[in-house]
Amino acid sequence: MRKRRSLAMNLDAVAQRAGVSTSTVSRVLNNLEIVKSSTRSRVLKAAEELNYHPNLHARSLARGKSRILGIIVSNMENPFFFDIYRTLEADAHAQGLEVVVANTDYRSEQLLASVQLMIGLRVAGLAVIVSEMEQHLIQTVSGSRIPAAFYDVGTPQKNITNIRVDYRKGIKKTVSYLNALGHKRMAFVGHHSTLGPISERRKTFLESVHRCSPGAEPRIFAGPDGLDGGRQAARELLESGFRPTAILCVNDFMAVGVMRELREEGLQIPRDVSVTGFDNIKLAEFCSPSLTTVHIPREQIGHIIFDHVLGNSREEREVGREIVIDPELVVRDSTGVAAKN
Amino acid sequence: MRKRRSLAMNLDAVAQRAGVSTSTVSRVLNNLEIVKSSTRSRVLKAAEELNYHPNLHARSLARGKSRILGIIVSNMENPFFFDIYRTLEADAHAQGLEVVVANTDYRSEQLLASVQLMIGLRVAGLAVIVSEMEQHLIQTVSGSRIPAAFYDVGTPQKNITNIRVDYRKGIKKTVSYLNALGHKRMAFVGHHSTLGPISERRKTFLESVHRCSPGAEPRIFAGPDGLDGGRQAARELLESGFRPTAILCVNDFMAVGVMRELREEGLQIPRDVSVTGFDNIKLAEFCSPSLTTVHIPREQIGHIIFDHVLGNSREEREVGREIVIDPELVVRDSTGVAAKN
DNA sequence: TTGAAAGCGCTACCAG
DNA sequence: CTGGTAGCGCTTTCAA
Repeated sequence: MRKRRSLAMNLDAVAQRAGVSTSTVSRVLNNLEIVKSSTRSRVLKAAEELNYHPNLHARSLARGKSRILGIIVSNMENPFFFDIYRTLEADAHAQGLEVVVANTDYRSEQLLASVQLMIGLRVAGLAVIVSEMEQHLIQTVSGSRIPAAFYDVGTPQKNITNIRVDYRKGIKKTVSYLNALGHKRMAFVGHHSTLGPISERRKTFLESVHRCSPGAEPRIFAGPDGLDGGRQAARELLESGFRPTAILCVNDFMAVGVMRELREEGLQIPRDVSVTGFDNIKLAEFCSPSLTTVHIPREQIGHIIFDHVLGNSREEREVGREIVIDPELVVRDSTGVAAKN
Repeated sequence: MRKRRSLAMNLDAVAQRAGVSTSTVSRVLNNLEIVKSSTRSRVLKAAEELNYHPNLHARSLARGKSRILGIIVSNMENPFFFDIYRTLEADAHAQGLEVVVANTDYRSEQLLASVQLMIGLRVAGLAVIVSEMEQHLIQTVSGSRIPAAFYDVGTPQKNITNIRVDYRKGIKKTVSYLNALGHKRMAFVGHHSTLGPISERRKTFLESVHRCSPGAEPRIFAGPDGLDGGRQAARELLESGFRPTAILCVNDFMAVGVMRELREEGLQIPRDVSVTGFDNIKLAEFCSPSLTTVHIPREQIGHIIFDHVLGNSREEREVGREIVIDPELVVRDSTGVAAKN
C-alpha cells in the first residue's frame, strides 16, 4: 500500500523542485558552508514558490536541541515580571534565539506543567521567575541538565544559577524611613504566595517593626497579586478596624489597588495614611499620588539571567552561582509624616 | 564505529528498564488504550526513576501536528492584549493544549519572525492580535492551512476568521457624549501604529468631530504605545500651544500616561480638561481620576477566537467568517462639562 | 560543491 | 494486551 503522504511541504519537495538533494537544501536554508551561488538561488526560489516553512520540530529533533529560551513567570500581568521577560526576550532575539513563555498564575500545579513543557521542548536555557516553588521541581530542573536560573527561590545547584534580591535590606530601609517619619502603627499587605514558607518580606517587616518600635503591633493582610487583590486586602484591613498610619505593600502593583480602596473610603494619601510599594515599576511613577517604593533593577536582572543561562560569558556554568541584588528606596509622594491621632 | 549515543533519556531507556517495548511505554505515557495495570505501573515507575521527560519535538513530528496554540500580540505590556491572552490560555489549557506567545512590539519585522515561528512549530491554531499587519503575511498564514483568527485587521479568508471591533461606533459615542458636555476643542492621542493605513479610530474621530461641531479644528498627536508614550504625546500637545477641553486617547494605557502629564502641568481633570480612553482595562478603574472609556469585551473576544480556531463548535472552519463586536461607553470621573475660556 | 543514508525520539499500524 | 517496525522532516557524517 502507498505511504501516507502529507500535504505539508518538506525538504524533499523543495529539493525536487530545485533539482538538488535534500542535503543541499538543508545547507542553503542554514546558510551553511559553501553552496554554489547559482544552486543556492535556485533552492531559495523553489522554497519561496512552495511557500515552504521548515518544520522546527524535525529540526530540533535532528539537532538534538532547540534554539529556544524558556521563561516561566508567576504573573505576566504584573509589570515586574513583564519587565524581566522583555529584557530576556530582547537578549535572546539578539542572539537569534526564540522564546517560549509560560505563566503559572502562582499555581504550583501549573508550574509543574510549565517545567515539563520546557524540558519536553529541550530548551537551550531556562529562566524561572516565580514566587511559588518546591524543592522537588528544582531537582527536576537540575537533573534535566538544562542551564537554568532561578529568581528569588532555591539554592545554587549544578548548572543552576540563583538570583536573589536582598529583600531584608529593602524592607528595613522602608521601615526605618517610615519610622523616622513617626510611623508606629503599620500594616503589611502581601499576596497569598508571600504567605508561604518563603515570605522573606513579610518576616523582615515584622522583625524590623519590632526592632524600631517595640511597642507596635504590626498587622498582616493579603489578597491575590494584582490591582483587585490589593484593593481587597485594603478593604479587609479597614474592616478589621485597624487604623495604621502606614501600609507597606509587597509590590507596587498591589499598592495601586490599596491606594484605590483608601481613596474610596475617603482617606487621603499621605495625609491620613502613607503607602509604600516594592519593585518600582513604571506605574509607580504614573499613579496618583506617585508611589514611594523600593527599586529592583529588573533590566539588570534580566541581563544577568540571560548571561548565566545562555550568554557567551559563562565559563563556570557547571558550578552554579548565587547573585544577590541590592535594592534601593525611592521616595515619592505617597508617604509623609505620620498622622497623629 | 559506534553510533552517537546521547545522554538524554528516551523511550528506549524506559522500555528497557521496565522490560517492555517502546510501544507499550508510549501507550502508557499517552494514557492510551488498555494497558494491563501492572505493566502500566512498572512503566510509570521506570520513567519516574529515570527522570524521563518525553521529547515534545519528536512527538509532534511523529504525530504530524503539535498540540500548541500560537498567539501573537503587539504588546503584552498593554493589559488589553494581556487580557485576551489570558483568556486564550485558559481555554487552551482547559483542552490540554499548550500555548506559545510571541510579542511583536509593533515591529512588522518581528511579526514576520513570529509568524514563521508559529508555522514552523506547526501550531494547531493561531491567534493574531496585532495592530500592524501586511496583506502579504495574511496570505502566508492562509496558505499554511493553520486555522487562524485575526483581530482587528485583514479580511476573512479560507480557514481564517476575522474579529473586529466597531471602533467607529465607539468613537462616535465618545465624541457625541463629549459634544453634549459642550466640548468643541478636542485632540486625539494615538500611538504610532494607529497612524498607519488602518487608523480607523483616528479617522472616525476626525469625521465625528467635524460632524458634531463643524467649526472645530481637531488635532492629532501620537507617541509609542504605553504609559511613557501617552505622557510624551501629551507633552507635545501642550507644547504645541493647543488647549483642548477634551482629549480622546486611542487606549486606556496611553490615557493614564496622558493624565499624568496633564497633572504634572497643573491641569486638573476633568475641571480643566476631560480625558477618555478605550478598552476599559482594569487600570481605568484604579487610576485617579478613574477613566471614562469605551468597553471592549476582551474575555468574550478571547473565547470567540479560541472557539473559531480550535473549539469543538466550529463546523464551518473552511469558510472564514467575520465577527463584529459592539463597544460601549463607560462614563467615570475623568470627563465633565467643558471648561469655558 | 553535492549526494546518499543513517539516525534524532516518538507514534501508529499491523501482527500475534 | 503487547511487540515489531515504518516512517515524521531534518541534520550530519562520509563519499564522491
